[in-house]
Amino acid sequence: MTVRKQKRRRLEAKGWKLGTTRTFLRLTPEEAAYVEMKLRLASSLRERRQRGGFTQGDLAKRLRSSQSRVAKMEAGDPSVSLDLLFRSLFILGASALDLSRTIAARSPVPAA
Amino acid sequence: MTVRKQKRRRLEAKGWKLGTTRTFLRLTPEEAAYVEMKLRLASSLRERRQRGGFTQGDLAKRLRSSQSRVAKMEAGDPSVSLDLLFRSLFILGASALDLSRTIAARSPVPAA
DNA sequence: TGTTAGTATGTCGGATGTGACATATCGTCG
DNA sequence: CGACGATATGTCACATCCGACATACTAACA
Repeated sequence: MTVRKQKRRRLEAKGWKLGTTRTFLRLTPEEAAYVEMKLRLASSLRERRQRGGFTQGDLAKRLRSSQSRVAKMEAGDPSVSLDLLFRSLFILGASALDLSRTIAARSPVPAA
Repeated sequence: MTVRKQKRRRLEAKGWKLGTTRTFLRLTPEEAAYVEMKLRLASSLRERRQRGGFTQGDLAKRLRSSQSRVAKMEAGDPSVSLDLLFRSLFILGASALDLSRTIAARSPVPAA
């Protein structure tokens, strides 16, 4: 599981995105769904932050976190939890409905 | 923060539900949104499990977790992460669309 | 009443996520 | 080219979450 995790990290970092995920890494359907959701939230976060004209550092401050954490979040790094992702989105003003849309959206990642 | 956490746990355990959350505990809007979402996922999980005719033990086995963790999840215990909650729902067969609906739904907690 | 199945609650050692920091990379000015 | 602001990447000590276990509670039986 930890080997697979490394693999996932590398591939994600390289820009492999939704839809392809499942086929390359050997994930169960549940794992795939989980990863895809995480990636959607991640890009949704970046979009929201940029749209608001913030730097990663700015957001980090609001979050009482650090720039590097924010970078990892947006990269979909396996070391970040959904909790942190959701918290961040809420802090950026996302509503439950916004998140709902993000989660439900189809592959080529939608708005936030 | 740890005092507040204790408080939250106690109140949640006692059955305080959505909508009231914000007023009783002193939560920021973001915190409130986060907690409410968690509670929705929690009751959604219970509903799905029961609908499928599983015991907490059954689900725990599928999750490679334990009955007590599942109980805590369904109780919305602060010690459980969104990650675990989402994973569990996926394992119970929830789709992204299902979760999307759960998250967006209004107070008196909806289906899964 | 006792027994059983299911659920709830508390605790604990070990696993994993965390903020912080250093440092590297990138883009865009001059 | 160098300098700067923003972002990426790696590491680490510390906090939090985890499964596991013990145990208590509850409801439905006989």
